[in-house]
Amino acid sequence: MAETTAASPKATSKKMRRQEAEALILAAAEKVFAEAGFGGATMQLIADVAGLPKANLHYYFPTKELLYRQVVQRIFQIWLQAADIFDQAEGPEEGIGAYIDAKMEISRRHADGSKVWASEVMHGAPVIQDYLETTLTEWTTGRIEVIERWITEGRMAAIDPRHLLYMLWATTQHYADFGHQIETLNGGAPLDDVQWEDAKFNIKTIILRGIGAIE
Amino acid sequence: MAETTAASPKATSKKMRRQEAEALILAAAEKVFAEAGFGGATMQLIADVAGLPKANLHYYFPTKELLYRQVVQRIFQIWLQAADIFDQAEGPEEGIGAYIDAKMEISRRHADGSKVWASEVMHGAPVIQDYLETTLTEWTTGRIEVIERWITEGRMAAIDPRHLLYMLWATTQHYADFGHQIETLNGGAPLDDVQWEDAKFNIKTIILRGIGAIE
DNA sequence: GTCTATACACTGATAGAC
DNA sequence: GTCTATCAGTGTATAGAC
Repeated sequence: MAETTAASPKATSKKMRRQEAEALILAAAEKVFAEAGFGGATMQLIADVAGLPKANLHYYFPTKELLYRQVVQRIFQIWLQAADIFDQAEGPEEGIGAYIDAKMEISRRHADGSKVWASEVMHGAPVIQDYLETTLTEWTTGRIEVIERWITEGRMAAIDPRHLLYMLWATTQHYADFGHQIETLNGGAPLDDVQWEDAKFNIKTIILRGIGAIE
Repeated sequence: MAETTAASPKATSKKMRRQEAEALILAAAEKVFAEAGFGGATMQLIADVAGLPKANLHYYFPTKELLYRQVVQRIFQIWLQAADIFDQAEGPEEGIGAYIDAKMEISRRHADGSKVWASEVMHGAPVIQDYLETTLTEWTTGRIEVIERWITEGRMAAIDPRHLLYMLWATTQHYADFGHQIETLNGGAPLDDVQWEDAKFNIKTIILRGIGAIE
C-alpha cells in the first residue's frame, strides 16, 4: 500500500519518518552511552554517530537525560523478555538452561544495551529505580516461588533462589559487560561461534550440576 | 620519635603530610568516580568530598586523568592480592572456596573500587589496557594451569578453566557492582552479616558442586 | 521538519597572593 | 604548601533562517 498520496515529493525516501529518525538516534545513543557512560557521552558525538546535526537530536529528544531514559527503558524490556522462557519450562534443567541460553544471546546481540544497564545500576539507578522496585521486584518474587516449588518437588537441591538468580544474572551479563576483558584474554579477538557455545555449555553444566538439577 | 624539630608550628597536626593528603584525595576520588563515572565526576565534587579546595587536588594530581589512573591502579592491586590464596591451596575445594571468600570480602569492603574497575573495563580499559595484556593475562594463564592439573588429577570435573574463572569473577563482583540492585531487592537494606555469609555459602556450594569438587 | 549560529553554564586547569 | 580568583575550552540547549 502506497503513502497517502504518491504526488507528495517528501514521501518516504528523503524525508525520514519520525519513527525512523528516533530509532536511528536511539541506536547511536545506546552505542555512545555504552562506550563513554552518561557523563562522558556528548550530544555532539551521538549526532555524529547517527549522521545528523546535533540540533535534530534535541528536536526528537528535548534533553540528554530524556534520551538516556528512553535508551535505558528499551534495554529493560529486552532484559525482561528473557523471563518468559523461565515460566514455560516444566523443570529446572529446561527452565534455567533455556534462561541461560537466552541471557547469553542477549549479552552477545545487545552488548551495548547490557553495558548501559550495568552502568545505570552501578550509579544507583537514578533513572530506573522505580522499575527496580516494582517490575523487577515482582518478577524476582515470582521466579523465587517457581524455584522453591522445584526444590519442594525434589527436582533440585535446596539452595537459596535469590543467590541463584544473582549468579545467573552476573555470569551471563559478564560476557557483555566485561566483553573487553574477555576479548583481551582471548588474544584480542572476540569470542567466535564455537567459543560462545562453549561458554553456554560450561555455564549450564556448572550451574545445573551445582544446584543438583543434572548428574 | 618527634618530627625534625618540635619548634616548627607546622609539624603534623595542621600541615598534613603529603602522603596523608594524597590518601584523603584518593579515597574521595574513588567514591566519586564510583558514583558518577569518570565523565560524570568533577574535580570540584571530589574536592568537596575530601574537604579541600579544588586547587589542592591539582597540586597533588596535576590532571583529572592522572588522579583517575592512580585510583584504578590501586584497585587492580587489591584485585590481584586475592590471587595468592589460589596458589597456596592444595586442591580445588580449598583453593576455589578460599578465592570466593576473598573476592566476596573485597566486594563488601571495596565496593567503590570494584565499581570503578568495572566501569574502566566496560569502557574499553583506556587506562588499564596494558595491565590486562600483561599482568592479568599471566595470572590467568597460571591459574588455568593449576585448574587443569586438578582436572588431570581427578579432583574435579573436566570443565573449561577459563569459563570457570569468568564465573568466579562475575558472581563475586556482582555483589559490589550491582549492590544497589541487590539492596533494592532486599527491601532497600544492605545485606547484613548473615546474608553475606549466606551468599558466600550458596556460591561456594553451587560452584564447587558444579565442578565436581564436592558431593 | 531541518540545520546553522549562538547563548549560557560549567569544568579542568592555572596564576599568583599568602 | 595552601587557597582565591580567573581563564580558556567545551557542553547542553535554543533561536531563528530555511
